[in-house]
Amino acid sequence: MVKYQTPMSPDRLSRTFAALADPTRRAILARLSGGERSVTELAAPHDMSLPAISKHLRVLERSGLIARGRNAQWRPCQLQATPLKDAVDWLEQYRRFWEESLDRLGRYLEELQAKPAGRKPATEKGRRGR
Amino acid sequence: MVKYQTPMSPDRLSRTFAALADPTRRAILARLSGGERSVTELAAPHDMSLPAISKHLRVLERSGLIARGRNAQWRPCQLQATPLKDAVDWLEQYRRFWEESLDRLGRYLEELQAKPAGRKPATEKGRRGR
DNA sequence: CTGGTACTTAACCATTTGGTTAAATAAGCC
DNA sequence: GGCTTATTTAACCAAATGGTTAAGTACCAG
Repeated sequence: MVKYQTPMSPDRLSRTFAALADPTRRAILARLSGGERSVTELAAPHDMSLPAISKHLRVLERSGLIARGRNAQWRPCQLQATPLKDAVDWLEQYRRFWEESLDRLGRYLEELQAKPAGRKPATEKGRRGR
Repeated sequence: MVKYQTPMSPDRLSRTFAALADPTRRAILARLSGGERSVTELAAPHDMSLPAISKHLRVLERSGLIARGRNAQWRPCQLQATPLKDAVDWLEQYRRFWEESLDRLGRYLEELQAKPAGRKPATEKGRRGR
């Protein structure tokens, strides 16, 4: 019996991270942090067709990371705050973890530095299973 | 003339965001923030085959978000600090933007609150461009 | 060596993604 | 209306993603 593959549309956090997972799109966001830009302005630095950029913009829009206005034949794009904040808020819940983790690593490296190099104490053998 | 589609392997930041773009994988990371877990432990809460979980773990591993050890027949998974920090570091460059942005929104909403509702002052017309 | 438990690999499939080119739409300009 | 500029839509394609089942591998225990 073959199970159904329900095509569930992802939640917004997922769409945000997915949108951020592409260098072209991150470059577009970086450009937009300098203010509103038209599609052709955004496309200029990229070696890519206009429709390709248009698709990237649609991904960014559907994630909420940008909003598009209308000004004559231009569709100015604007960076949006909320999804960025939501993404960082989700990541923040791990801050304690990574800070402690990198701290431990730092102290370990210092310890190595303190001792003369090339020491290879036999008592360390077989302690991997800790 | 058809252009070549060079299959470029994405940079680590892209792989990290891509890995975070799936709810199952985010749930796995959340579980791992409580400490090392075996594959079956991680799989238990999900209505999904073991191979599917195994694939998710491979994605997480290739992004650097987890590391896998070996303990008899178990492959304990461990959360890793660096990619999380890298992701948040990238997002932090937008903090000023989203704080100012949400601040403006907050002040605007307060202003609305202060005035009696339904007022429609003609003098406000055309001030959108500020 | 046999069997069980933990996990991965292989093969398959449908959907999504990221690009292309060509055609369509929208708005300003003469 | 007719040309130009800006942008999107359509149709197509290859590759990646996320799931499946079935078979393989790795290790421990008796």
